[in-house]
Amino acid sequence: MLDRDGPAGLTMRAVAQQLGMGTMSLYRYVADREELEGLVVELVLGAVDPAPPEGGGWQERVTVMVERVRVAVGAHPAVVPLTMTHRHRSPAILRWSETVAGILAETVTDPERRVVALRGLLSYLVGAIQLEHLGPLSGPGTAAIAGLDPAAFPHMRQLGGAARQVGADEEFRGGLALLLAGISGGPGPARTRKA
Amino acid sequence: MLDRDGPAGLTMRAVAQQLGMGTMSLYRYVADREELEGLVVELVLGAVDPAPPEGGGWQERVTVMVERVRVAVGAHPAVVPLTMTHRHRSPAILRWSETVAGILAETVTDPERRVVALRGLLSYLVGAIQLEHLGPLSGPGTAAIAGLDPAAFPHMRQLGGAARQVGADEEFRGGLALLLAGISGGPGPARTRKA
DNA sequence: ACCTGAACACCGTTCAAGT
DNA sequence: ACCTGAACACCGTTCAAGT
Repeated sequence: MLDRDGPAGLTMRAVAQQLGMGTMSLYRYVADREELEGLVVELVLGAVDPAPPEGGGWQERVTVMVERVRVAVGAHPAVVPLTMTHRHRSPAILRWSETVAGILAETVTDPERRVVALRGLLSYLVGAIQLEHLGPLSGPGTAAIAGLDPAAFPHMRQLGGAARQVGADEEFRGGLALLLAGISGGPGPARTRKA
Repeated sequence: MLDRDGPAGLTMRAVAQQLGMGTMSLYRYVADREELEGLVVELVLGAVDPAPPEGGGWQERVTVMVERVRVAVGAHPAVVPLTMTHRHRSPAILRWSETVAGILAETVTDPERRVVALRGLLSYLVGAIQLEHLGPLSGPGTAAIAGLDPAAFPHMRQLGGAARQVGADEEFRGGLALLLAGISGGPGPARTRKA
C-alpha cells in the first residue's frame, strides 16, 4: 500500500479495508497508528541480512553492511519518512549495529572511539538515504540549482556540471569511503581532535 | 507555535487563529500547507550565517559551518521532521553549500571529488542532526538497549557503557572529524575506490 | 475585486452497542 | 467476552456567499 499510494496512503481505514475488516478491528492487533507504522518500518528493515559478510577487509565488509540497508530501503522508498520517526526502536537496526560494531572492533580498539565511528556511520547512512530519496535529484530542486545566479553561486554553479557526472551509487559509495578512510586514519585521539 | 505544540501543532487553523484571521485568509498568502511548512523551515535555516569563517584551516572552517546549522536547528528541534521534506529547495542551505563548496575547493581540486565530499558532509549533517533529536538518546530507545540480551548483543552491550561517556557534542564533532580526515586523506581516486 | 465562513471529504480514536 | 459500527473531534481544502 505504501509503495502504491505513498506515506499518506497508509491510513487505519485503508489498511483495514485492504484486510477486509472493520476499521476498529485493527485496534485488536495494534495500539495506535504509531505502532502500525513501526511494524511497517520493521517489515522493510527486516529484509536487511544482519549476518557478517564473509570475506574482505573490514572496510569492504562495513560497506556491504551499509549497502544492505540502502538496498532494503530503496526497495520501498515511501518508507523513508517513517524510518526517521521509528528507527530508534528497530530490532533490525539493532542487529545491524551489533554486526557493524563487531567489525569495527577489529580496528578501533578504544570503545569510545568505536561509539563515535558507529554513530558516524549510522548518521551518514540515514542522511545519505534521505538525500537520495528526498533530495534535489528527484523533484524540482535540480532546476532551481540550474537557474541559479552564477555570480552569487560560482562554486555551486561549477559543481552543477560535475554533479551530473556522479551517479547516485558512486556518490553514496564515495561519501562512505571518505568516512571509512577517516576511521582507518589515526588511532589516537589527537588526530580526531586535530581534524 | 512549533516550539510549543510540536510539529502537529502547526495547522492552518491554528496559525490563522494565532494571526487573528480566518482560516481561509491564509490562502491569500500561501498556496497550501506545504508552502507554509517551507516558510517555517526557511525561517529556522535563515538563522544560519552563510558568510565564510575568518581564520583557521579549512577543516576548522568547515566544522564551524556545519556547527552553525546544527545550532540553528537545535534551537527549534520540532522543525527537524519538516526540514527533511523541505530541505531541497531551501535558499539558506544553498547559500551554506556555496560557502562550504568554496572552502572545499581549497583542498579538493577535482570537481567530482568535491561533489562527493560536499554531499557526504550534507548527508552526515542531516543524519547526525536527526539521530541527535529523534534518536535513541531521547525516548525509550536507551532503555531498550540497556535491556538487551547480552549474549545476542555483546558488542552493543559493551558499547552501551562507553556511549554514556560520550556527550552529544563530542559525538557530533567526532563523527565529523572522521569525515574530514577522510576528505583530507588521499587525493587520487584510487584511495576512494580502495576504501 | 477582495476576503472568508460554511461545507466537504478526509483522518485517528472513543465509546457504546451489537454478537 | 469479543468484535465493530456510529459518533466525535480534528484536519486541509473547495466553493460560494458575503463585503
